[in-house]
Amino acid sequence: MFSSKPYLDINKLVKWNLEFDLGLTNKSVKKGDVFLKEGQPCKHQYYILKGFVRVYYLDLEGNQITHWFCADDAIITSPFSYVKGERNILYFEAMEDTELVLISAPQLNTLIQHVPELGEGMRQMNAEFAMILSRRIMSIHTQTAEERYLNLMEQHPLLFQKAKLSQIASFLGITQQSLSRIRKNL
Amino acid sequence: MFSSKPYLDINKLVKWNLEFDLGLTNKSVKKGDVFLKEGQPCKHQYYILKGFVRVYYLDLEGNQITHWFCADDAIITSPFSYVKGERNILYFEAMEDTELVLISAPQLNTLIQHVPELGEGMRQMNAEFAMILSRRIMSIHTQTAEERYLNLMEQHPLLFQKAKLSQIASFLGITQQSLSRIRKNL
DNA sequence: TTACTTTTTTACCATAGGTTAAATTTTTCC
DNA sequence: GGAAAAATTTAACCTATGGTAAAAAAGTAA
Repeated sequence: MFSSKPYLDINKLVKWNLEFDLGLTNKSVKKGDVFLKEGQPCKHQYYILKGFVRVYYLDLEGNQITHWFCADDAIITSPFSYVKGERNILYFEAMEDTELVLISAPQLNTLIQHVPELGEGMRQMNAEFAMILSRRIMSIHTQTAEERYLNLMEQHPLLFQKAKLSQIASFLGITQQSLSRIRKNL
Repeated sequence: MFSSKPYLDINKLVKWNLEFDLGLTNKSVKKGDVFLKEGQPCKHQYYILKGFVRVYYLDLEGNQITHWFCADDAIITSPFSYVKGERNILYFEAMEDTELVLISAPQLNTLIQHVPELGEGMRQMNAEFAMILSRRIMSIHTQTAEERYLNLMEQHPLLFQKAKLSQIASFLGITQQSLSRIRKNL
């Protein structure tokens, strides 16, 4: 769905971590683990070395609504909490065994002081992220659920091996029954 | 809808423009003017000194779909074009006489070299923008059109004096007839 | 005021997607 | 393998929103 590779090379990050004594921490999570929950402040950006993560939140009835999926080389955070210090409402769930590198805001700032051009990269990365979300709003406003489903199938076929259809349905903004009906009608 | 004030103080920007000889340009546009069109590369970020701007795009049938509204102290750009160099699909329309300050990517980079802490601010600004878009996707997935309309009324009452209902309807993701029906049922 | 244009509302029918509930298939685990 | 649990599909019915077209209202200009 999103890769940070054009903006932050993980090999360089590991090198910088030693060179500038950033103190980055690694974290391994098992399939099924929810490593960030609603109400827990999100103090880090999580670089996914390897694995697959689903970000979701709960609606008023308590249903899980998938907000996005993230694979290798993506960076995820809960912007509400990480950037603005607001109460975190997102859950981060490992859909398979996942290796993470945690980067705190102070660590990122330190790194950018040493490597100023990375600041530009991270700025662009955030801008690209906004762009992806813009596209998604546009697709909601101009495409039917069936079209969005077919696009997703085409662009992220692996997703359908890793995520439940109910999780994909809520990502598409429909119920699992509707998704099932769409699939039936090919 | 969005203010850049917490991240970029316009008075400081004007001062820096002189101090570092950035060569920022101003632009005045009249009510009704479309100052960026589909296909025109977006080379700048536009700081809205004063005014009101609607950003829209065309769907396959040629209908205008409002993507967002921007008022004083917002910064807008077409990220597809500005960040990634892709073909621009957005139209920027002044809904009233509007004063803009144009900032190119090279100018912004120069400025950040002189004022490194601004880089962090711009990064946060882009992150907040992504956050706002996230919230909008969430509202589409968890609220009815009526709820989204009432929220908009409550949070941006002035919008209803400046924009046509048809423009607000497409922003909400519904037809103007649906919006009219929602208003009728209070 | 009148004429003209644009915007908004209304009405009618069509349809995508939601709701509920049950049946079926797949997965998990003993 | 077989029982239990979880995931998915199916079905019948319902509702919000879309599409079309026309009427009404509001805005604009002579």
